Amino acid sequence: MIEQPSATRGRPRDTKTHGAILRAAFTVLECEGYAAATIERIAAEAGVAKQTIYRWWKGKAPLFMEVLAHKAGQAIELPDSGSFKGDLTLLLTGTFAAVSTTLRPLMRALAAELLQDDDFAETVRDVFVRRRRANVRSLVEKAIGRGELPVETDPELICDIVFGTMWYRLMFDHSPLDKAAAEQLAAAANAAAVYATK
Amino acid sequence: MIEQPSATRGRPRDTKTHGAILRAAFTVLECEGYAAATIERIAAEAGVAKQTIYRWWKGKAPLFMEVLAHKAGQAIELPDSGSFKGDLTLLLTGTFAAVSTTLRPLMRALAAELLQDDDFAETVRDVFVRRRRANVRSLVEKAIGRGELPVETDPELICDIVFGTMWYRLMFDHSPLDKAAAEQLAAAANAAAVYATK
Amino acid sequence: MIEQPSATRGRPRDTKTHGAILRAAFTVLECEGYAAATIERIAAEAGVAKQTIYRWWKGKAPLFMEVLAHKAGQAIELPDSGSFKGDLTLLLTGTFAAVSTTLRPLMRALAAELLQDDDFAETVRDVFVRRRRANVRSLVEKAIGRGELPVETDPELICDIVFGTMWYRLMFDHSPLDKAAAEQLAAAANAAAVYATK
Amino acid sequence: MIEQPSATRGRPRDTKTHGAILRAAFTVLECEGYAAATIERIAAEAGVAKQTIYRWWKGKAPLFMEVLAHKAGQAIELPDSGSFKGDLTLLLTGTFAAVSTTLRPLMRALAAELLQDDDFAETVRDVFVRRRRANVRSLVEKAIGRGELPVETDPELICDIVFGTMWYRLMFDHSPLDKAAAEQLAAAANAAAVYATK
DNA sequence: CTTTAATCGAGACGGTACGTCTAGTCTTTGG
DNA sequence: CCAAAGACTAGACGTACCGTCTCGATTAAAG
Repeated sequence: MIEQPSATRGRPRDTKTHGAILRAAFTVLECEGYAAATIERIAAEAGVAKQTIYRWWKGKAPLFMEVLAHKAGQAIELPDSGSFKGDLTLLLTGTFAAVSTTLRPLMRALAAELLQDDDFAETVRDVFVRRRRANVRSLVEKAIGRGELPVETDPELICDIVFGTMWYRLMFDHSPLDKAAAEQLAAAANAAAVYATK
Repeated sequence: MIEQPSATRGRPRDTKTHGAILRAAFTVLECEGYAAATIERIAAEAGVAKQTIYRWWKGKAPLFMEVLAHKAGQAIELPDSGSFKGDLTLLLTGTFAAVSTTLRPLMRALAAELLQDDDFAETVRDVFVRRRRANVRSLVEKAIGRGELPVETDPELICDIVFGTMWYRLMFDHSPLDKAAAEQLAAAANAAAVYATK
Repeated sequence: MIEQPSATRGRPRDTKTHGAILRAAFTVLECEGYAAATIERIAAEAGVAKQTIYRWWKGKAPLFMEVLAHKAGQAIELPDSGSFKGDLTLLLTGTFAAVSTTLRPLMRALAAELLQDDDFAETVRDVFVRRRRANVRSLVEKAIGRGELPVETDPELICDIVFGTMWYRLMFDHSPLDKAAAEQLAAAANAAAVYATK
Repeated sequence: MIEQPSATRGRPRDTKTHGAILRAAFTVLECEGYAAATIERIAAEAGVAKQTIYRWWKGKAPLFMEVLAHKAGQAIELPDSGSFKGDLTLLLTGTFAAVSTTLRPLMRALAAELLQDDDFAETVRDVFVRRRRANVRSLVEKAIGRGELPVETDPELICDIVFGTMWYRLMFDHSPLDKAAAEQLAAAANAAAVYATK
């Protein structure tokens, strides 16, 4: 969203309109692809004036950011299985499930945007990189505390391995992001942490 | 390129023109970004008619594919240091060096396209995934032959770890793709192969 | 014009823009000729986006039709000198004066179009033939009423003689369309009506 | 045609090609209209290189001039029925027959061109106006010699009446150019000459 | 029997304009 | 003061022809 002007005066913002736009954006993206999801097309789908979209979002990309926030809304709760590999497997299984179904078109669309717009990339980095990595980092720290991983373990490397692979498969579609992938990756990350740290 | 019609009849193709277009495409991409690199802009930069571009390429994306082929022309020679980790480190160091400098804008541009066009994605997959992975696979096989890696080693996992991380950093720019990254990743991949295989 | 959608809602049509386009079209036609009067050139001259022209007119020809209507706007009032020859002379003198000065480039341009586009020809016929002929026909009828012309007088023949000659000279420019021409033609038409009717 | 360089040396002009171009031009004009009769289309139809057309004609208009000359080839022989009205009727009947059938698309196409190109108009005037008028003028002179028409008869007026009407109907198609039209026009022209001369 | 000069086909080329499209902005009416 | 409708500017899209050009392959007459 752009602004939050005077809350009391004049006609209040139509909450239905706001939701309709988010829903329309997602529908068009799913059914007709990102290229077809023009502001005009979304406005038509939502039964809303173009200007109403431009009033609240700077463009296509920020709009879809909010759609994503809406869809991926609920915070992921960190698992606690007792082992690092188990925790990571559970975290990845959940993440991959969402990312390879509902969120897939959204993630790909936003990735396409951030590759072309550095300002947008900066915004997205927070959500797509820092926030996700924080989850993994806390798993790593917990495992270090338990003495399961060496204290020198670099959580960044673990993150690169698991999320790098996730994005790689999301982009090129050469292999699925299923439960088996989550398990294999968790095992690999664990091995890397234990044996490859200097 | 689209076609290669009659070789002898008619005015021969102007090779200078062809090169000028590739060069102009790269220049505009570097200096003004992918969004600004319209066919019209490239044609102007190359001092060439738009139609001449459309005659030989279907659009922006295939044109930049050829630019990439041109820039990344020479085949990467596989290193032979005696150890898997050493080989992989050398391979990644070279690859990362190219990918994080000259090829960077090209790779990002082509990634943005493939995320939006499934037909194009299919074409690109060959170059960006299959071909690159083949290099890693042969390193793995050599190491298995030497008894350095277990016979069950999954080369696909190794590929996902190293190239996943490469694309991840290429996209989000959160960490550099330097020599240290190559070494760290090689170590991690080695550990995963040795210790994480069932 | 193409359409006249909802009259009330939305931003109303900008009358300045509309007028500027008509004026620009006429200016370019006068100064640079019909061939140079491309939609793009007219849009530039009017300081208007191409799309604004395409929104309201189907193309060059309908646009110039409206320019003509604008220029030749005021209805020609039928003269009443007492004699058929006198009336016809007055009508032709006025018509020829307009047609050989201001309207000349317009008439020639529209003639060129109608010769190449049958649909457009049909539209134009109403304005250029039926409407003009109606004026002459009423003069003929009045003269028949006065007993000045025989009842069998064919008004179509009179029309062909006077307007045929007008267009002929407008096209080939071999003789002027001046007062003398009007008088001579009126006399000829009168003689033909009186003496050549079966 | 443009030029006739050195007659003897080099490969002689291919007469089949020349004919094929004229035939193709006429065919495309008849079947697809003047707008579709581009040089490129005609060249394709004739199975000829574009350059071969540009070598011999300056453009579309001069090419179609030669097509007309080819079609309207044989000189019209002046009739001699004994009376001016009879002669004129015969002349017009023949002229109208040709002009409203085979020559119709050609005449319309050339008229469209001359309205847009003053240089071309000058060339055409000779063929379309002066030459045709000469025929009528000699009929008038013969009639004056016979004492059938007054010595002051203005042949130009007669020409304007008959050819003006002819072009007028050719352009707007509001009435046919048949035998009846020839007779009616001849009568009108005769009456105008006899009774309307000063 | 080779040279020389011109024609012809094919088609690449730099251009211009086409008519369509989308992005954003602006300007009304109406709730 | 917001929302809807829609007119507007700006400019890229891909297409069609323009007229010019550069080829190799013919085709004669001249040497």
